[in-house]
Amino acid sequence: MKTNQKSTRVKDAYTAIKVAIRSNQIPAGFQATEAEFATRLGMSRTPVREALIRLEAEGLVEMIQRRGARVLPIRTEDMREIYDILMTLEPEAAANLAVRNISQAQLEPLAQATTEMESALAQDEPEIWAEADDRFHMMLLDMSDNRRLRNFVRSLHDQAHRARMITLRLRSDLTQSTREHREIMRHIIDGEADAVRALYRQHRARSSSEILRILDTYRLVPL
Amino acid sequence: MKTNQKSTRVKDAYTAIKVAIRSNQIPAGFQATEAEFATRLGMSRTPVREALIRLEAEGLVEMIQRRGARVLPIRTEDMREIYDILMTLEPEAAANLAVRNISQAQLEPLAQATTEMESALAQDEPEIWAEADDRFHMMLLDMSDNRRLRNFVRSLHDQAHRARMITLRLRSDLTQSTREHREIMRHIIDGEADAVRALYRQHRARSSSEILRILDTYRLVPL
DNA sequence: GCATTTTATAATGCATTCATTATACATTTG
DNA sequence: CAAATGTATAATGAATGCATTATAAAATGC
Repeated sequence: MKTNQKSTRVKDAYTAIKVAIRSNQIPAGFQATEAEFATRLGMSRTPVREALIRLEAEGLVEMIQRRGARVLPIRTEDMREIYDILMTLEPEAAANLAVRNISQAQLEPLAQATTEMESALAQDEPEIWAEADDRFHMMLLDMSDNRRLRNFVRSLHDQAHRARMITLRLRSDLTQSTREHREIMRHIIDGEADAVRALYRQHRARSSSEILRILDTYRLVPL
Repeated sequence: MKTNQKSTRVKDAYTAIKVAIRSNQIPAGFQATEAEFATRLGMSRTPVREALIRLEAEGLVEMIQRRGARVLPIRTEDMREIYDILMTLEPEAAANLAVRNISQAQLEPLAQATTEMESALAQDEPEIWAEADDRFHMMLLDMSDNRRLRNFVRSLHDQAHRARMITLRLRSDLTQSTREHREIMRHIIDGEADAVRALYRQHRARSSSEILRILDTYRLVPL
């Protein structure tokens, strides 16, 4: 219990708003004054303001001159930006793992996540699949010893999250995507860095183009 | 004059502190309470606090529980992190330019910067060289149409800036580095994406290992 | 002397207050 | 009626005040 979690209003506000955005409880495009956010959260403007500043730095919110804060929508263009970066960074991070001689045991949490993805697919539970998928990528990233890389990629995932969830049930590549996780792990264990990089990149490229295609086709997530 | 620069205290504080950190007027490791920063800047704690929050998000400053804000030092480890990321992102961005069929004219500002680097070298003015070098990389990045990429790389450059300046006069690779800029530009114009990527990566790898070597050798920028 | 508790100090987290100013709306003018 | 001007309102930017609490210093007990 000594988790050192001295909850502060700023943190509460930050977390509450972030969760609400992720889950679409506060929809993209929603705009409100600082005072409104504050009232809603039952605190004064000050902590809310500071939380909003952080959320703005993370690209989830935009503060507009005299009209408060606006929950940023994710457009196709944004997703393209995000995936272009992920397609570069994540494969490289994974390839580095291959070089480091990772044991199968160390990858066990990843294998676990992948297993969950498989069973989620079997039971047609895409949300659970998505959660495990995210976990896979994040755990893999956490094994990288580059804190800046971790934080940045995490922030990109956060930004992309809503769009991913919206497109989830329209995707046809989930099975393929899951299978690739196994391949990537195998090549990491075998220390084949180039193969890991290529595979991971392909993995991201596929899901990226699938998601972008869906967004474009249905013109989803506009505002 | 309609530069739309409604200066606000938060912005003033942000800029002032950032500039002071970059230029080492406030040295790495310096720590002071919010109140001290506020006094020094001639304003109240509130705007300073908000500026510090932003600077913390950019990795230039760290806010510590009950002892104010501390200017983050850059350790060898940090530089390694930063350059590992740059070595991945920048070559990719440059390679994308090659694909886009850029004309020589469009690269003129880059050529200009490189010329300045050459003359700075001839006159043994490493600081001027460094400024032009930074400009080269930033302009190249600005040609990428990925705003998130731009901002992130810019923030990494900001973080690395002090360490770069400190090692500047000890580096022996400036001439080589400058020469590589010309090569990179040539390959961009020729549309040889792979060559651009490889060259740029090598370019970063070289300067990175040079800087890291110096930092390690002289144990610079410790605190 | 050394460890532990008490007290004092200082710094922050947050609420409140106030002045400034952007924006919308109403009014006037051509 | 359109454009311009004036005015009211609302929202923010910033200062201030205060309660809370971490840290250091002092005092106490062993």
